Amino acid sequence: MAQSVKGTRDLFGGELDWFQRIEDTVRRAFHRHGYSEIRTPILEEIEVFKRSVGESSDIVHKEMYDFFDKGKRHVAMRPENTAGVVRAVIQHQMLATSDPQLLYYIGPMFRYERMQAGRYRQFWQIGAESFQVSTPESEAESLVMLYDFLRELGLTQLTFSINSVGTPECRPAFHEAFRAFFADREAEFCEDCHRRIGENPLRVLDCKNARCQAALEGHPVLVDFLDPASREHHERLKEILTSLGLPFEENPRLVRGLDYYTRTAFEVLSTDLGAQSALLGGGRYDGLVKQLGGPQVAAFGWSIGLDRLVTLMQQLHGKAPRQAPPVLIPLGPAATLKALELARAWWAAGLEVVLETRGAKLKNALTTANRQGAPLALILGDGELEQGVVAVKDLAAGTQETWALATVQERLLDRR
RNA sequence: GCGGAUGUAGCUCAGUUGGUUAGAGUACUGGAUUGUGAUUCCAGGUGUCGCCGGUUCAAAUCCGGUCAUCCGCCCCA
Repeated sequence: MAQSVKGTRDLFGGELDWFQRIEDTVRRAFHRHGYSEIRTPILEEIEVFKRSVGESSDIVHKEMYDFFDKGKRHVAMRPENTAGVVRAVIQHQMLATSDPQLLYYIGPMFRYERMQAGRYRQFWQIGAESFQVSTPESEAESLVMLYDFLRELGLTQLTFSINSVGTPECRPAFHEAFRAFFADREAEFCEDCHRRIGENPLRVLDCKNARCQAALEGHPVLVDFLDPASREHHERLKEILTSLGLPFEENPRLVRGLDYYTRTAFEVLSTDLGAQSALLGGGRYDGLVKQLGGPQVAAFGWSIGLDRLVTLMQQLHGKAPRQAPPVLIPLGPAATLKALELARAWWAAGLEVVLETRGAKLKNALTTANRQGAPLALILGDGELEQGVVAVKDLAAGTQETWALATVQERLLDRR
């Protein structure tokens, strides 16, 4: 039997209900805030990712879902969407004016990884990217949008971790101080950290190894090395978030897995997700657009793991609330024809109604209606047809009454 | 990329040191009830025991390979 490709899965039923509910909620939030959707290709030239995400990152050297197409082009399935959005923004000259560009995306991403709960080779992300806005106020606006729609979805126990990773100008001084700190207690760090200290010292800070975390006690703090403008930026952001009541904590060891971040970096972890605890993350990336061949512009963005958000929602709220429509059950050819006419009018009026078209016996029709969670069964037999009524059974209560046909549409509309 | 487990009915799972025709609950189908579901009673399919190969008189059981899933590491969403 054919099976879905390793690490991919089919979405349907109760799980898809949550995907759709979240997508609806998030789209409304984006539109309220003036963000426009962008849809970029799943396939990009691999260079787009190598040049943005960073050669040294695991995403590029280990997890890229790449291949050569029939034209011998080296392409990759996008492992994240920021690089593609930046490529598109440059390609279509969307930064020709100095106006802000506020964009969002919802779509599948691909990473070639070992399977584990909450980690898939095809997974879904929702993300926002804003260009040509550089203020801490703009970051706060984006974070508040994020926080508010998560609250709207019923997630109330979230805390943002934030940090500033500085700029390419002030980072060398930190690297120097940090390498000196590292050298003093080299033996206490793990093998991986010895590798990291050479190619990407920041990554030592978020090593999961408990010994390394202990060894980091008293380490030089990035924020102390910020240039005055970056420091002011960071302080102002915290001030705004505090005054808005958005729960956050400063985490001096927070760094991100992608190389392009500058100044603000943040993430949200959830202990309810097992080992794959990252729910969302993002930050500022003022150098990336230029790095990919565009103008020097400010940029800020984040992405959230939709699959993991769904997992959380299921843990918190169980099944997505969904009201099945009433079922119209005609008995016999004459009633069936009439039922088609009636249902057609109701559909045109915007009502949700399922029509029993199998010619099933009433017993079976009711069994099916009950199984699908229909609140009402509207039974139309020859007797009802003759009297111009329909028998309406409340499947939860087990009660039954008779409605005049002429009033059914209105009464169904009232029930919504 | 590294390490450890699991795979039996649609679902959740039993299955003895290898032994005859493979089980339970639930779900499903039909009937008791030809126009009344969910509750009750009766009857009934429930199946390539993941797949391929090997050992054996005999394999769901032992061995090898393979695929898939799960857990940990790395990393991330």
